Amino acid sequence: MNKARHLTVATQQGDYALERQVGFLLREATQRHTAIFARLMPDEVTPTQWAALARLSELGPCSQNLLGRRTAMDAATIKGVVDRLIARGLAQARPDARDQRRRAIALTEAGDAFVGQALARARQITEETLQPLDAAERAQLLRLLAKIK
Amino acid sequence: MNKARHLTVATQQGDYALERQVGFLLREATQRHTAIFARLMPDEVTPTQWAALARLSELGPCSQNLLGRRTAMDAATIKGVVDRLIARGLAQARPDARDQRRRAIALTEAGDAFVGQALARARQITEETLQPLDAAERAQLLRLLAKIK
DNA sequence: CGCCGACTATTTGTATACGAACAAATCGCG
DNA sequence: CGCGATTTGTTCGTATACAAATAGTCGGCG
Repeated sequence: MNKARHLTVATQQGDYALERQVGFLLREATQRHTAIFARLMPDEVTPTQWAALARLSELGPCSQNLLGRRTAMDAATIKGVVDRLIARGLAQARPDARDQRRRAIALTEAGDAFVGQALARARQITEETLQPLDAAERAQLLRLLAKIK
Repeated sequence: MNKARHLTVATQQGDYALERQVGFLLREATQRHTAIFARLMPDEVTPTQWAALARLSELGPCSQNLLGRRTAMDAATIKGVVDRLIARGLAQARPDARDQRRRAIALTEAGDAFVGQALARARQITEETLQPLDAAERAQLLRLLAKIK
């Protein structure tokens, strides 16, 4: 009975193979990348936290929500990330004098130093993640991901 | 002073552009896919829950940990997913007579019916996610993601 | 047979993610 | 100027994810 049902379902599923669906492959690729990140990035900084730090370094001080938009995080997510960066002493927040709704976020000196030192690791992480691909494939992958983002 | 520091950091960052890093692009692509999924999949089933349901349908009843391995989830994650599927009445668990460590997971009738009905949606979700790409690009993307997974 | 290593499941803690609801401040348009 | 729409930030609830610690069970090997 289980066998019969199994065959029926398999027939219904037809060409739908989970392991060839883009969503499933995205999740697997992200998992491998996250594992590489955890192994190579010092001080337990996560990929999301690193995105916020790198952007803060590029942008200089900016409002919390703007930082979120520039790092593809919604308001609720960026709040948690920023709060944890502050708790680690890598970022600081102060009220914006011109707009009292805003929370102005900036790197601390320690945060600035950390970014400078972690950039080499970040490049290693990207390199190791893309290691199975040759140069042309790497460029292709980045191009295609950018197209569907 | 901020300006001076900003320029210095930008120089240090050199060719490191966050938006061209594979990890950041993976996160953005996953975000868009997840949003499409939430819009098209009925009954608030999440991508992860769908992975478990589709695999259960393929495999027939199996142990919780095996289901986790086949869906790229660790033991802690698959437990939560299965518990929520059970709470919704889509899956059921019983002890395995042969191996008392195991929790045998199976689809309920409602779960089986759901998979049959949701397959069309799953195909739409993949189609819409890949919509910006032509056929050759789609094949390329899946191939490259499988290589770095 | 008995024991040890491996497997299975659970629990706890931390960190994303996002929708929804909310309050405060600002902006824009009449 | 004033009020409604928008922006900003916070909080709550739900759902992945994974490491680490724990406990029960199984299997094989001496």
